Amino acid sequence: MTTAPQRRRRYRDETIEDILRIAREMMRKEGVAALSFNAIARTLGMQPPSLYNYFDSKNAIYDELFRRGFQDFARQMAERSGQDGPPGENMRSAMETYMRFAQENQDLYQLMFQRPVPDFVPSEASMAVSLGALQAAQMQFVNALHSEDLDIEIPVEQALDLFIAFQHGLTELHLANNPELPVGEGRFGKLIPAAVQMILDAWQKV
Amino acid sequence: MTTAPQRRRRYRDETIEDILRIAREMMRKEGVAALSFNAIARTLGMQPPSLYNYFDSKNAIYDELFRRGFQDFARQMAERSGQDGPPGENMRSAMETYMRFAQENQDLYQLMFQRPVPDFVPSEASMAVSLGALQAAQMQFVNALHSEDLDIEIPVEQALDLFIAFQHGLTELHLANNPELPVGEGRFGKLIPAAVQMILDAWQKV
DNA sequence: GTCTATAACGCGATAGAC
DNA sequence: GTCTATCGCGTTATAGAC
Repeated sequence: MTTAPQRRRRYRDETIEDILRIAREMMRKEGVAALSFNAIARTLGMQPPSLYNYFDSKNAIYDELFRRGFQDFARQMAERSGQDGPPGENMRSAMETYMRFAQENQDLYQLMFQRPVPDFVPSEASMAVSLGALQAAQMQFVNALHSEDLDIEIPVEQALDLFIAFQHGLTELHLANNPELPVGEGRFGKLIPAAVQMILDAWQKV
Repeated sequence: MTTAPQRRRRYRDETIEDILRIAREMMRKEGVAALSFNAIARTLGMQPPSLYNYFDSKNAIYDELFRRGFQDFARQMAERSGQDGPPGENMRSAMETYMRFAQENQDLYQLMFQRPVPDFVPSEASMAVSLGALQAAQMQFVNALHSEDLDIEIPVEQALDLFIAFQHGLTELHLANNPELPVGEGRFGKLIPAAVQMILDAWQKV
């Protein structure tokens, strides 16, 4: 794919990064479940068994990508600090960050939030990372909701779940319909402002 | 799985139904992508190559399930006629029908609305069925929106897409969190009334 | 010890001859 | 319907090279 099919005797960590990079390329081009352990080896100029020096199994590669995906996700959600601003600004920013991560990392997003590989089960360590990241993201959404000074008649957890579902649905449909378009464009990618407005209209103090 | 592993000399159509039934069982138990052509044959008491007398390939089985899935989906959405009622009743009914189909046919739903098998591409005939079904479902949602006599400030197509995204997000998250619970129960499965209320609050005439 | 190779196993989908 | 065979897959065992 990217690396010349010649033998390589480099540093271990670099090889590991190469493997993960090639794996992501393949997942993007052929689909997450179409990742081939053998093909990664061949792309690196190795015989398939040699790849076992770097990863114990094909699922170990999935696992590392899963773990790193949630780390990146948590980092990006955290960097988008909850700056105040006009009504809805904080919600809009949170939704956009979520959708942008999905659009720019469609391979990881599938692996993280869907379950396209039946026999891949994340390791306990990776599951812990993912739970932490999801909780951190949830706090971002809680803050985004609170900062809007809303008047919600239902339990706050339900309001949060409605927000999450709305955002998740927009994201999934954007990826299904216009995966190549950035957030803000495309049939569903452009609807975040309208969704925020709808939430404000429904819940804003009167 | 269900059928005894004995030879069978029955009618062709019955065998085809058996194959599809067994395939659905496997997809439900092991995941859509884990369907095994060989295992279907063995369950039927056949040698794998014999199965080619009924389906040209493994993907042909997927294709038939995909096509039938959209037929059932369209039928169920159509049967839920747009009866009038209290505000929100029609929207609630449409959302529930959609989510119920997904919950009761999780194997088909994955095959139809996600793309868990990278090298399965629906045939043109099946794609036509799916497009027709999706358009019919869309009309149901349009009717549900119109029957509510709403005051929407955005283009009606955008309102429709927001509705679809909301519903899709709730459904996906219900299946991810409480796949065993029927519509109406579970963290997200119980939120349809709240979602409808939110839509009414945002869009209802004042 | 670390990296590589070759050989081989069991499984999958599938094609062809009977 | 069968049996045989091909090919690719993930994986293991084993042995040689740095």
